[in-house]
Amino acid sequence: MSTLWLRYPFVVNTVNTKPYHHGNLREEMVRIGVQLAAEGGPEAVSLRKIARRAGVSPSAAYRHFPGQDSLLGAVRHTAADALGRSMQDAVSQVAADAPAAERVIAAGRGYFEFALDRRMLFRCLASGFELPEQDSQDSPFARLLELVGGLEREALAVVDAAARFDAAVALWSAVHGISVLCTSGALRDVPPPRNRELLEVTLATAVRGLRF
Amino acid sequence: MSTLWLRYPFVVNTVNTKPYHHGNLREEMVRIGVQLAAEGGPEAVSLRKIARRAGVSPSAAYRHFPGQDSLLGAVRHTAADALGRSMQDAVSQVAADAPAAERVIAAGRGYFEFALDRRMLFRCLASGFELPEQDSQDSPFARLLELVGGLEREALAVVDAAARFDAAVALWSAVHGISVLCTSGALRDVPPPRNRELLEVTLATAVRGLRF
DNA sequence: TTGCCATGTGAACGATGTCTACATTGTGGC
DNA sequence: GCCACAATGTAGACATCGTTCACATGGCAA
Repeated sequence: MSTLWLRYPFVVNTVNTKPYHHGNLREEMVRIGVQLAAEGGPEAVSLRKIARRAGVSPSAAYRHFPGQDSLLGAVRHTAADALGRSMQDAVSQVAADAPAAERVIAAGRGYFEFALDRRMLFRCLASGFELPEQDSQDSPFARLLELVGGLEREALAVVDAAARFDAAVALWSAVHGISVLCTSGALRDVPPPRNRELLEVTLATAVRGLRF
Repeated sequence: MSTLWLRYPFVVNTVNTKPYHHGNLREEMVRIGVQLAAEGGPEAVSLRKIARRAGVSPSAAYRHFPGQDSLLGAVRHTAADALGRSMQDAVSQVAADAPAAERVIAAGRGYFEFALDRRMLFRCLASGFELPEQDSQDSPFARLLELVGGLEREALAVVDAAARFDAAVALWSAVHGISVLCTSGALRDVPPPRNRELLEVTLATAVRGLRF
């Protein structure tokens, strides 16, 4: 009981009168931005709407972001992390003794599943003009490069070491292309067993094409 | 001389006092929209700006388009036509007796060159959520399907007839993917002999991957 | 306690998409 | 030739948006 009495002023402060300072507004705005992006795509990420939902004035955003582009950039960054996680999850479910090609294909599936599962967020990501993403070691592309390296070692495909980057780009292009086409492109209405078939054909073609 | 005198009132009517009715405003607005898109990408296609440049009030646009989305759609349609022309030009420059694979690769090059050459317009195209494009016979994809058919006939690749569509999708994905990556994606800063190398690797990989 | 610095507010500006009521023009039926 | 009607364009308003600037508030360190 006494603890309840002691907590009373705190309750008043958070429920009836909100504090002047939010606490960590930046993270909150990014969180809401991701939510808006997931609902309505990149054009739904409005600075004013985010501020409104965060219970804050529009100009408060400018204490944390130079402008809306920066906010959208932060949202994209978060989305990119989620994409990477989706890829890694898919890869990590492949048996350790499976051939390396299986891992590459699993990464592609993870990419595609993320795109289909969270179309709007993926559209937001794909519409990005700036993707610094120079986390090098942790970026999805770096991971893909590593997987291609696995292909080399197993000689499932003969890939010249200097051309590893090129091979990764070819794979990335195919996966990104089919993902865009099936989420916001000409194939976006293809229903779901068929779109997975198209993914599989595209993946198989790309991987097979790495052999000389 | 007399003809000059006869034309005089007409000159006055077009220069000093503009006519109340534009003539064919719709086409003009689409033309200006394409121009704006080519300069600043899809977000630069503003209904009001187009109306201003056309010398017309903003609400006039609503006599020809239900809304801005429709206007942007018309702009995209025009851009898509240009893309198709770029592909066809590239294909038609291949010698008639060249192997069919050459034609497929040429189509991919035409696609890519359009994307690089008119980045903003291509971004506008790629950001499109709706692409009806059910012109069937004339659409770029239909043409690609035909080219893949050529591949079958020459047995350069063994493609089951029922899987021709899938093969075309795989090719399309690779070409679209590398185009997006090199224009607005992670590879957009790769300078121009290198990005063509990446294109060639991607194209070769995709075509080679169609063999079983 | 005081004063500074980070953070948030309020009002304003110009721009945008869209709507409604009204103005102008070309055209087909008498 | 005239006139009503449909097509087309205008003016003004509204809500929303991104952005800025002067000011308010609060935590924290000297």
